[in-house]
Amino acid sequence: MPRAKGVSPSKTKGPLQKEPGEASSQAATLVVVESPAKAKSIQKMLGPGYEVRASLGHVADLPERELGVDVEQDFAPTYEVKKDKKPVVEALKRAAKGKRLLIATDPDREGEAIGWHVARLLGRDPKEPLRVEFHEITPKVVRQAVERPRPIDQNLVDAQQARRVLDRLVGYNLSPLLSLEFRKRALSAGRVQSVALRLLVEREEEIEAFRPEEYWTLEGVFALGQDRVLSASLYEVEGRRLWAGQGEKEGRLHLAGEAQARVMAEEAWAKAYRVARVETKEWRKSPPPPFTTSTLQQVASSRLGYTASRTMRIAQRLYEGVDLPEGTVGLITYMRTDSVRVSPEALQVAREVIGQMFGSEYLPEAPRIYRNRKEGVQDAHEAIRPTDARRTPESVRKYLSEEEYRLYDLIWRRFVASQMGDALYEQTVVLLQDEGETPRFTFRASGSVLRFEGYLKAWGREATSFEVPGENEGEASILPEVAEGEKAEPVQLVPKQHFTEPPPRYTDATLVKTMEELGIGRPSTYAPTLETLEKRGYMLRKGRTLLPTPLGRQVTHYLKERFPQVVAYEFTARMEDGLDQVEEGKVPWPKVVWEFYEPFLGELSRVPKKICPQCGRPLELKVSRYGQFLGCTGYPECTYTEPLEKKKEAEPIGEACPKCGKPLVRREGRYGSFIACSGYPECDYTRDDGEPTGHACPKCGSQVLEKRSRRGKPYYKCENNACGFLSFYPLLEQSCPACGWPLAQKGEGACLNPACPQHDPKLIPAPKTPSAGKGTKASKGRAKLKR
DNA sequence: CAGTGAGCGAGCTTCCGCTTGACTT
Repeated sequence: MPRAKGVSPSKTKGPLQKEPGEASSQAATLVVVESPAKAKSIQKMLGPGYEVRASLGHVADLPERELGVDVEQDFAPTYEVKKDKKPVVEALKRAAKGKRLLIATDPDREGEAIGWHVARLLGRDPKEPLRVEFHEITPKVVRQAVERPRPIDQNLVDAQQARRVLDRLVGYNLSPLLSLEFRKRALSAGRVQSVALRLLVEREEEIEAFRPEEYWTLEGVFALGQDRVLSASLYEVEGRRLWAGQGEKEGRLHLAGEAQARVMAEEAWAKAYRVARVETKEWRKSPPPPFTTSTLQQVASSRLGYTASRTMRIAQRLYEGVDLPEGTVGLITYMRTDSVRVSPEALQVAREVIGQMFGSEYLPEAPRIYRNRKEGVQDAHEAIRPTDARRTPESVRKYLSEEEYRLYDLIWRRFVASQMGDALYEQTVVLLQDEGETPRFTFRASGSVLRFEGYLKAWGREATSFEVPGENEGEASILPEVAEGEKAEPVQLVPKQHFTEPPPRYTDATLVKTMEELGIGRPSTYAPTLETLEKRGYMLRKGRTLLPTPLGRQVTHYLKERFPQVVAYEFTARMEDGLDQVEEGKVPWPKVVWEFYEPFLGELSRVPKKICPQCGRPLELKVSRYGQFLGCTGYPECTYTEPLEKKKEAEPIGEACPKCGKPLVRREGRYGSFIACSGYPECDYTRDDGEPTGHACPKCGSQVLEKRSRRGKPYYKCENNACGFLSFYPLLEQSCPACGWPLAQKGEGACLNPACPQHDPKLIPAPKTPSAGKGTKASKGRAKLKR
């Protein structure tokens, strides 16, 4: 282990960021940025005249426990310091005392708002020139930027407020409504998560509604002269192209059944053919741009099988720093970005590395410049790339875990490839036609050859999904030399059956991609949104694919029916248009919120109320210290309540409680069903539920039951809870010849008696290792939370 | 492996977006 020398920012304890030998006393200016790693590098660039500190993201927000928006007063928000940021704000206040303040939060909408809150909380006037923007973290750019402060851009802040308030209004009104409607605690809905869920649900329904359709193709092999053969498939019949897809298509030939395909094959077989056309063309493929958060998550999902969350966890470690011999080094740039921009210095390094590692033929004449053409890109950070491309994945491999290495390798390759030359393919298409006056059948063969690897040398071929311009998937086949006009004789003609396939389920990769295309979510929220859907019970993972649960489907149907505008795919795009207007100062922000809130209110008002059976007033969702429940809005005049989640009726098993004589019932508990006394809580008798085996317990003589673990594995347990006898294998009729204990069904029969020489320790669970705090209320609660 | 449950109840669960952190018996 490396000895802790200089402490890296990531390793500092607590948010106070007390660093030894801090130059705070001499510094005349406090500079506030968002991330601690950034604070550290900027501190170095600005020197002791400045003290640079991190806000750690947003420091103030709407209160968590209440709406915090006064709808009547132009949606006036109430802000408070975020709970976990109180020490941060206190530290900033102390540090700012007697100093000039510069706000250098990220140059985007959220950054402007963070800066506004910081200035406000530190008692500074946002109209003073205290805002600076770092568009690049280089000494020159940073030093120039601090010379040109401007006031906070209130329009940008207002756009953020509109966004924030609208999300709050939608989320906090809809979520309790869902809990009430579905009688289930802690359900949620929101502008982003509900649309993401809708995507999953609608895709699943598409898959369910899908009926595979049969279609046929004709696969031929043709002999040319000199032992050359050519594989070609039927392409066109009398000018009608073959159709390989769902349903019929205008002007296309659909071979729907075997009979039809065979007739076609026989007719085609009878003809003589010649090569009608040979077309060769060059095809270039340019490298993909360097990674953004979204594309990194996509490729890590499809190439490495990582979830979006896992990718971000690993990327965070690479960003914060890895212990190398030369010290702690951040290996990659910031991992939450929607920009493909690359600093000129990094471009230069990439070109050096390419020239040295691959040769100058892989280097385009000019660096490739990537721009974000998409709307809404905020461009506060660069693309995700290695901080220094000279550090090859191999050179740092031994300092990284396997997953860190694999992700760094991916980022490095993608970045280096993005500055390399095009891949060059040569594609050849051969058309064969019968020799009739007007040819009836056309067969087609296509092949492609990679003439120059270009960027593929770094990025690899398999995952680039190269598409041949044409109908079929890319064939990498090599065709023989063929000349136009030469004869071709069919030597084999086989009809082949196919079925159309349903659209694929979403994975982390494809869902994140679609979310980005729809503009829902941001780099910092893609992964957390997926986790939320899972946590709420709306979505499950099955391998790499994502599928909605029945609850997720019900919730989506409900929202589509009652709140179509909220779950409309264009909702976010329309909101962004409104925010643009605010940013340009054309519209006051409450007006934009109102445009969305008014129709939302209408939808809200059309939801039928649940009515109190005692007084007829509406019921609403309430919360006590025991959790959520339904209560009458007439409280305290009417005190009617109902538990939120419906309970199953306890089923009597027709037996009296041995302790108190009341009927016994079967109940569902956290760990499965069990038998309990109906007189609970006065009588706490319980017994295990399970199939009686007829065996007497070797320890106490009670009945042995067959039970099933949550994973469905059977095990055998004494009915008497106090006894505790347990076996993983069924008991046999025979007793142990050595000691007389029962045998369990494992191999020839193993003895259950731990003292017997024929005993097999695998029969019973390993003795539990004593661990601190086990069995206490606190530890149970924690264990449950973690799961 | 031990333990689950019922009913109480009138407050503390929910949104999106920005950042990193994580107690002690």
